[in-house]
Amino acid sequence: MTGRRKRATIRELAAYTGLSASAVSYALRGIHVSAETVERVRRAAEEIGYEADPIARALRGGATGMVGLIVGSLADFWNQELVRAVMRELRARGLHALVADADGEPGRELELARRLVDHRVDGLIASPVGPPGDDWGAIAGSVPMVTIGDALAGVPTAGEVVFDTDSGVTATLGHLHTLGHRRVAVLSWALETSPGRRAEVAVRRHAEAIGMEVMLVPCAYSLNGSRPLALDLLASADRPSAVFCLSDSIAYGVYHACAELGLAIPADVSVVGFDDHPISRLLQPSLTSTAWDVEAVARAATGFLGDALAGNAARQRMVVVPTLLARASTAAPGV
Amino acid sequence: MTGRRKRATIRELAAYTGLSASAVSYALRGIHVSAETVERVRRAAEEIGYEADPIARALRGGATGMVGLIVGSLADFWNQELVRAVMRELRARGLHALVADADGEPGRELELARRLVDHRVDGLIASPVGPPGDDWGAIAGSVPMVTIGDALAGVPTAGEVVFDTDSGVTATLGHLHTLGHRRVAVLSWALETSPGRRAEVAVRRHAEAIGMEVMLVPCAYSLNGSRPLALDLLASADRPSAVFCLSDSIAYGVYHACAELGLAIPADVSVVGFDDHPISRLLQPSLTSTAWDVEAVARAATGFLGDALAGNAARQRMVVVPTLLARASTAAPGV
DNA sequence: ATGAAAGCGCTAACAT
DNA sequence: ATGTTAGCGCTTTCAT
Repeated sequence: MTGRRKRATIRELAAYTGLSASAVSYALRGIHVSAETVERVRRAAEEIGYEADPIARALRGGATGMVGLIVGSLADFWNQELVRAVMRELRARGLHALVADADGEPGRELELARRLVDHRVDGLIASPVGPPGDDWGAIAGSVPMVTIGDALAGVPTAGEVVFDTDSGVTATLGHLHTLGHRRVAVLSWALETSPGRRAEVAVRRHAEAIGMEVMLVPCAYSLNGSRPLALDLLASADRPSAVFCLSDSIAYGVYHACAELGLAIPADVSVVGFDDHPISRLLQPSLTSTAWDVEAVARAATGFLGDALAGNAARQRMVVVPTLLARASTAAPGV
Repeated sequence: MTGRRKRATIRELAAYTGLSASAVSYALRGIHVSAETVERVRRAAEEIGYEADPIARALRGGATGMVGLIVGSLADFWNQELVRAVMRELRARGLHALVADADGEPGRELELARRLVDHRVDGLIASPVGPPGDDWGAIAGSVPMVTIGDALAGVPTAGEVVFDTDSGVTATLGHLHTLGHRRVAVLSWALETSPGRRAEVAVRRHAEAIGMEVMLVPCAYSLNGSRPLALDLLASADRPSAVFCLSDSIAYGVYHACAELGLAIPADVSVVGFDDHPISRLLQPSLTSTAWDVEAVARAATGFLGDALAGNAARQRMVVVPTLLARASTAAPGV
């Protein structure tokens, strides 16, 4: 259809400089050649606008400069923020992001990961992933991989940014308990797809420990997914005194439902989120939530990957400790 | 570092089937060969798990299955939604998104576009772009490109999804005017980078037409960018009676500022957004804004690109008409 | 209908 | 220090 571009090739640069292609290749990477040649070739490349073709280089086995970024669901606002932050860090390192959204289907994550590897990404960053499976081992074995969130047990990743979910959950339930809540609904997007997830396990365990009755309710990721569910949940006569949403996006849907039902937050029902999103503090009432430092997470993840790409074999690990931001959406239950 | 994967190659498949590589290549694409061979090769491919290497194919000049997606700024929540929607549509077509965030720097957009072309994306989808420049012509000439938002005048794009910004702006200003507002501050993220943008031009023109005094204020994209600015703007004695934000994200920052200043919306100041975001209706008061159907936009853009990739040379164009959602953040100015 | 051979642009052995 | 050669995995002439 339209005319393909006519990029300068290494052979043209070779002809231009009077060298061979390989000499040029070496010169551009500053190996095997004299400093003088390096300089001369660099300048020549500049002149004719030569830049190595990433695809050809990739075919040969080299790096592409692309990093695969796998997200559990972009419908979740916090994940959107994470993608933004990670992409920003990647760009600072001269890398591109090949983003793949599993859209809530854990099964799709592996499939996407494989595709990304097929596309020769130099590395992989995977955030909220479904339950660990053997197949991740093969992936992580073929390309450096960094996880964000829950770690993939038994998988030889290059690094992991682990969320201390337990302490986040503990703090949240403790907060509600202190306020006097004894019956709490917990809305989780992972219940059906990844039942053994740390967060849900922690909820059950800690609730039992402090003598709190929790109802775990599976819930779609997004604002629109949680609204109808919350309508049901809160319309019933014996509604819980508090709702703990394992994602702020879910909490937004609950706000919506409360407004429709004429329920006041926190007078009639307390609402808590998770993974504090910038908007949460703007809501009325401002949403109590648990914050992870997204920028720090993104920086660590890309840093780990960068180190692995640079040949550093040491597995790195960072545990991110959350901050409970008790705001106006939680209070003692009404009588 | 870790062992590279050992994908089946076309030669292996050739050996396996007793055919030549070229015959296999043809068979897989169902050309030049007997139906029987096609079937046999397909089955064999299945058996040994062969799939064409996208990188090798790309080097040869074929398609990569990757689409470049250029966003003006991912700091903007609406853009995040757009990316999500577009990626979803792309995935439905079996395509991957190589996402590039210009992060508010229009100059970076072209640079990113070039890089994406270097990476052999099959096509390009570019949303909020800076001012049109000649260089876009070269890009759009080398790879099918679809724009979202303002069209790139004079650039041979494969398609454009054009926002009828004028009518959005007109409706918004009209709405404020009807309520009785005569002095309105307009917060725009494009003022410095792309002064001639349709939206800003429309604001000036229509404000003059209806006898409204507007102050155009340049403003960073995000919530955090607009807050300090709004603090200044609204603290002054002769503050405008309404603030029109050319992005909901900006409006969120204004909400924040109002809360800090103890200003009531809309009693003390009316606030309007643009590009309705799902959260806007949840705010208190709910934010008056102008909605574009994101899903429709994404569908059209990927559809246009898909058609172009399929060889359809006809340039396509869709004009998206906005809906003004008058909500609770706008009212008659107080006395 | 199928095979042989060339080549996309690059890099890494192996000369020299 | 530089040149020659041989591929990476695929598609496409050009033969047969």
